[in-house]
Amino acid sequence: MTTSRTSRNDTRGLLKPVRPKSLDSAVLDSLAAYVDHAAIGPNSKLPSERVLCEALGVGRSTVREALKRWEALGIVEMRQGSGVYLRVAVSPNLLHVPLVLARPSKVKNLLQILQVRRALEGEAAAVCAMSASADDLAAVEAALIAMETAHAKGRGSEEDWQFHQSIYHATGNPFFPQLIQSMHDLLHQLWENALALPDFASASHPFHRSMFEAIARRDAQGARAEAWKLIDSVELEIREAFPDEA
Amino acid sequence: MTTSRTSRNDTRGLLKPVRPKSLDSAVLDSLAAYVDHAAIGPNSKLPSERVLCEALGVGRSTVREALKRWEALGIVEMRQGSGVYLRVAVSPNLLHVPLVLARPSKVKNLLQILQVRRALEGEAAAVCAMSASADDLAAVEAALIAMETAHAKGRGSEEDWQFHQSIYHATGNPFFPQLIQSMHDLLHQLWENALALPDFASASHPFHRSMFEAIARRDAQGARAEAWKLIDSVELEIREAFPDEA
DNA sequence: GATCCTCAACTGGTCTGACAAGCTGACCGT
DNA sequence: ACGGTCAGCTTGTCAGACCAGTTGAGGATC
Repeated sequence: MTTSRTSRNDTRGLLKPVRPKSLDSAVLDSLAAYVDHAAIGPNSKLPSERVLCEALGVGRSTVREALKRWEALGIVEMRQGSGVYLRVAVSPNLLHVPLVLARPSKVKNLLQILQVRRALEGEAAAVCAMSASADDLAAVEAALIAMETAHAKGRGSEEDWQFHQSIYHATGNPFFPQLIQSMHDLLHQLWENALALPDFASASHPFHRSMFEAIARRDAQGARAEAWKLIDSVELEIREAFPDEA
Repeated sequence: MTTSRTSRNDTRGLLKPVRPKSLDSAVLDSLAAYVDHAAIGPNSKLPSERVLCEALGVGRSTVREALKRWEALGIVEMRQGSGVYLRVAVSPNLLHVPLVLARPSKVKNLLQILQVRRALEGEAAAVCAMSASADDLAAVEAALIAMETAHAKGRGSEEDWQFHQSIYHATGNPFFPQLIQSMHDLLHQLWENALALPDFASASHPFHRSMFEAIARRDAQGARAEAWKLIDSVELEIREAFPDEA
């Protein structure tokens, strides 16, 4: 009979979106459950593809296509000859939304990105001042000191970035690090493609410490103000470097 | 011999940031260039995998892994038996960044999204007050009126969203609409199945108009303040609706 | 003994060919 | 004119092979 398949009458009158749940999605679910259960943290190595495909009972190409999807989302990193490494914490039900951004090409885009950074940076500093834990603050201070010593030696754009990232993480809001990371990637693309940027960090130097001090004394308004000053100084430098294009 | 591996001495004197540029990345670049050149729009079908791998001179698995990456980012949709379909407009100058949420928690993430919105909304209102054109302002006012009439009839969350989007567009900064759109999508995914999102807009009603008026009188500080009040009122309502989860 | 080199055994990256599963449209019988 | 059948596409999955990069153990050299 036609109804023999469903012995229990569930949602008969309701539309039922049957979804075969493609195999590689099942692979990712199973892998997520394994990672969650085995408590595998970021920067850890996952089992090799050959081990996975044998354990899961699927072909290696299926495992690879599943891992490629995770790689596209930044969840794992695949290093040839070495292995597959977890980059972020995962859980069985993770959610992802793709963000499509126009790649910048002009100074005008640089200033637009700076506008977004002013928004995010100010709020992140304020949130950080209000709700960062003591451990978070210690990490921020360590990043600040590392940055200052690096600057004293002439270079330190990487440490600069690390300092800002430590603040985003200290907010406890996962969207801040991810969004700013996107902005950072955009800046790097712009920098590689078109213009050779001088060191814009020089004038913004002192604001890093004052920003941290405001956060440390739990002064949300002050932290936001210092973050804005920092962005303003960078914006000013850019406008002076390219006076005709803005 | 030890030097037998590198028979050709290429760019010896110049530092070259060696980038193996994995093959599937090259495939995606080439495919993006093709889609852009051939003016292939959304909902169109891409060439079949076999055609692609022959045209590009790579194996089918490489093409598939590249397409899987695009599928993970929501750029294409692969339908078995039918073909690969483009879902969003793509050009060589796009950067695709995913937002990943490891452990979705509805109310907590809702509040976090609201934090990001406070950052973006405040800055967007300020920028809008400083640099929106007359036409932009007229569009914002039209959206405001549409929202108010819809609210008078009891419903209007869609018009509410339209009003905010008109402000983001009026900033002239394309990153604002794109980022907020992602936040919006994320919100919808979070609350998709479970409970219907109650109307949190009721208390935020009056702030919409005051925010527009501040923008119209070119009062950047006031516009930012009104935007923050709006967000604060929504946050307060959420905290009252879910007192135990925050 | 410490250092450097070599090499074998991993790892992921790519290619190939084959078959299964699903869709599409033309073709044909009613 | 309608409906069903089927050949020919498509993507999905598998298996095996080989290439390429990484790693660490072990031996050659100083």
